[in-house]
Amino acid sequence: MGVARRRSAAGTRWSVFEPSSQHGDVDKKIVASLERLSQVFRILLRGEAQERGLSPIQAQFLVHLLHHGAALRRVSQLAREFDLTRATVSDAVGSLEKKGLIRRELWPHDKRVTTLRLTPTGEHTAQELAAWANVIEEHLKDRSAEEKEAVMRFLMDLIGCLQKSGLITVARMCVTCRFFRPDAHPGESSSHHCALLDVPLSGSDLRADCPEHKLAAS
Amino acid sequence: MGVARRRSAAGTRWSVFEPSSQHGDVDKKIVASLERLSQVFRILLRGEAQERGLSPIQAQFLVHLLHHGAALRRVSQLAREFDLTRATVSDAVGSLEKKGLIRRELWPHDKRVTTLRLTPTGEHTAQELAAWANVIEEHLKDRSAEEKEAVMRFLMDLIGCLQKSGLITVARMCVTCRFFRPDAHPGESSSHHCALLDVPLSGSDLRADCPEHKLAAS
DNA sequence: CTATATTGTTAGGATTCCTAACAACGTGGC
DNA sequence: GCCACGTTGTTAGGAATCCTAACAATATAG
Repeated sequence: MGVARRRSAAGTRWSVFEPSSQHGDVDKKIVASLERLSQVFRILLRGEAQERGLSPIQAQFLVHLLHHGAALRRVSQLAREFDLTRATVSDAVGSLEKKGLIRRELWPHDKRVTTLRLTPTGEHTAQELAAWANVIEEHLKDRSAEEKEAVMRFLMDLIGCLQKSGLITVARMCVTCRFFRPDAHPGESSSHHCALLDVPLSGSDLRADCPEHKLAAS
Repeated sequence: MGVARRRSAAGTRWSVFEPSSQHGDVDKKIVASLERLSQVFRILLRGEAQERGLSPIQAQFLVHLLHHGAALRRVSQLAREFDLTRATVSDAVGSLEKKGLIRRELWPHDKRVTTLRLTPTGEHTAQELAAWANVIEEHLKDRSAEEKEAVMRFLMDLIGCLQKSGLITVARMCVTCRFFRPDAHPGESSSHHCALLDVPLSGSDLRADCPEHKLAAS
């Protein structure tokens, strides 16, 4: 996911000391929680990668290649997604190729680009890595479906906001997609609609990373 | 935040292709959203740090030092929090000292430990860095207080679960604290209670990173 | 008081990630 | 056509992260 570098904001203090603070610093606590979870994800990823002799970024590349079509499996695309230079991506890709986890292939329509493809070994490793998310999911089982759907919407809306504000440059979620028709079927259980696949979507069908995504004209 | 390295789980497939999937993969989408936000945070942090000539980990150290008391401002504590070796922390701390952002001081009670203290310059930088969270917070303003509190509870509960399951080794949230008395004042608006500070706590008072935290006996 | 554990430091090395320069290829104007 | 320009991917060189291993100094337990 690409993120636009931005200018620094002036510093408002953030106090953790007095409880019973009246003003709505629930916001701060949400951000703090997300920050902690971010840290957890980072460290888990590092551990998972290390166990397989990979760097974190290499592991992320494998999972990305597993989930996306040929058009998104290119060096410059990975650079955009992960906000790295092409040089860095090329390094990591070279390392993955040396380890026998991916192959570089030619792209017929444009001889400059090389498409990346997982080898069977690489696909196996990528699936193992993708499964780490199950660890988190197990802790969500006991929640009610309504609560989870609300949280999901909240998080996806947040990502959408960040994208609209220019902080994120790549997101590929339904809510920002050109083909997304919110509330196209009012009253029904699947009230939204994807105009590309021509299928109705329920709130829980919304995708966080759709392979077919086309950004809406802003 | 410390995170325990863990064994890899067997891989269940994760499909992004068919919409209208009936089974509860809301869970997967929550995790995917958190993962994306994690990536956003990581990249924003990197950018903020770079603008000030710091590495991401150095920036995180500065913010940690800003928010915590002397007992938590030590090399080994930073290593636990961020799941790094003491050697790595020592490197980064040395770099920060060389840049004039922190000072090492002696700890009277134990001559082995050195306490870290921000210089005025360092404190200023740390406050700037801590303010990056405001960018995210601005996008939360339009949400209802109830929704945000629900999301906050959800996220903090999740962190609590991860901690109880041994994935996270450090968390310092009220809900896992020895002095936390949930629902000590049933019916009132501030229904919980902190037995250390002896103050009532409302749902929105719960802390994500309390300086006074003492882990409950498990 | 001696064995053991903890704290922080150094040295050396693998890896990440950058900038800069480069070659190869598409795309536009003329 | 063809020449300028942008894009794609690669290489080389360097700063920084983060590790293991070994070390000295101090605290703690038996």
